[in-house]
Amino acid sequence: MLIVAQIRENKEKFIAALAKRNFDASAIFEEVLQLDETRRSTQTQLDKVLAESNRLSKEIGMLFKSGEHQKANKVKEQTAGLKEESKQLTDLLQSTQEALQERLYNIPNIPHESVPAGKSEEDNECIFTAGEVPQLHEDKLPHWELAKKYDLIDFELGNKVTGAGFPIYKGKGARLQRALITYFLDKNIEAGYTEYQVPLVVNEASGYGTGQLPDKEGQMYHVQNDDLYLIPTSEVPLTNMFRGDLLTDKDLPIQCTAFTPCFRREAGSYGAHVRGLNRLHQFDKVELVNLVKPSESYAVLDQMVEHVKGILKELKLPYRILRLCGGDLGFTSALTYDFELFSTAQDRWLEISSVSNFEDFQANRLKVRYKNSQGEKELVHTLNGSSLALPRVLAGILENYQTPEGIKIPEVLVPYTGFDIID
RNA sequence: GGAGAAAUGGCAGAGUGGUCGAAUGCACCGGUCUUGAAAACCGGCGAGGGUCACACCUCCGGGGGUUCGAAUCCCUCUUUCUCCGCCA
Repeated sequence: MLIVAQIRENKEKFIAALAKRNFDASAIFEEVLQLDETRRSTQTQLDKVLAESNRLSKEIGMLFKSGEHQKANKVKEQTAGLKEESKQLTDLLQSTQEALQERLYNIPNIPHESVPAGKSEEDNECIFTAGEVPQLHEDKLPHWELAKKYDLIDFELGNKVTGAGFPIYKGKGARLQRALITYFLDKNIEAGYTEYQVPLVVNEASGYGTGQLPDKEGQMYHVQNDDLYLIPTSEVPLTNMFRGDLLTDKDLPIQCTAFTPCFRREAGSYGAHVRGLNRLHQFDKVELVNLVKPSESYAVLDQMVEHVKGILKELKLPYRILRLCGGDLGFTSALTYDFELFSTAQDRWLEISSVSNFEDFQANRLKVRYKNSQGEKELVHTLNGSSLALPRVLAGILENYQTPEGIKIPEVLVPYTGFDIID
């Protein structure tokens, strides 16, 4: 959520920046500024009425105490009008605040200056490529065929138990997945992150806090009986742990990691791009969340990118890094780097990690602040990234490590899997 | 699931209708003293809105109500604790 005072001061600059997202902010900014003006003037009027009625109340109290009941009752009569007035002003204030909030909730974050303009993923900017694309044998298969051939993942069984998009992993498929989870968590802990286990359902306030609500309402599974939402990513519970907190500069940076399943309705997805593990309703992910001082957030973003690079290097997978263009940038993000793994058998790139700096956009919604060394209160910056999303990494390993003899296991994972080939 | 009790500042804990944003202690910050530290003493010390700065307003788990006036009374929700029941 943007800060109103900043919209007021940087209106033209922000409009230009949001244009990179193809978001025309000029009208909504006018509404916001107008509503804020109304809000403040209403507040001032209300304060005056309340001050007067507080003053009279005290007077009445003193008159009663000194036994001057008649005088007191006379003063009482004066309060009736004030009461009515304060009620009207309170109602106006509340409706103004709600309208303002509603506008603010629907304005996306200001993209960082390095974000390229663009409409879709076509316009993302590739900034780094690494790893060798392996030369596979003639009969190479996509991962869904491999999963069937070696009995690693049963999609039909998932359809039977739940529905499309809920695969069942079995045998070495399940063990490889579990190995990856543990390996990722270990790498994150090694880098200084603290591991958490968090709830998989969250309340509405948490959904608003990290920005899934109201922007992505239809993407989350909603448990209506209890008004709870299945998490689309552990970013939601991890970041919301700090909702409303006033931290000290000694508490920062806060570095959290968690493994959780993620649930996404993926309404509107279809076709070949959702085949196999490419897009699921339930998938596993290990996530990183950072809360840092504003001055450090871009350095931390770079560290997170380096961290993910380190993991992919150890797994010896071919990948590239994209700087997302304005049109592809998430609602809450100021700058996002996507990691994409090259799927040799499918001959396409698969997104496996997304690392973002939200600056103070989430922190302002969540009201996560800290007292800096001068004792001033400031919003923190929040960042998160996947390290990593499981299914597509699994798909990439299956496809890139396939040989006529079977699927080799990346060396670094063998201590975790306990086997070095799937055959 | 049933019965009862409770929710106050970072923590502990007073306050049961009027000048209470709230005693006191601990913690924390600054100062005096000390070679330095501790102790002792002095001072400061919740959050939000608003203002150039004050003033002023709001907040005692959340929401609603009674009243001229609510931390205090009423309703409701949530959470915690104790006892009983059930249970991986």
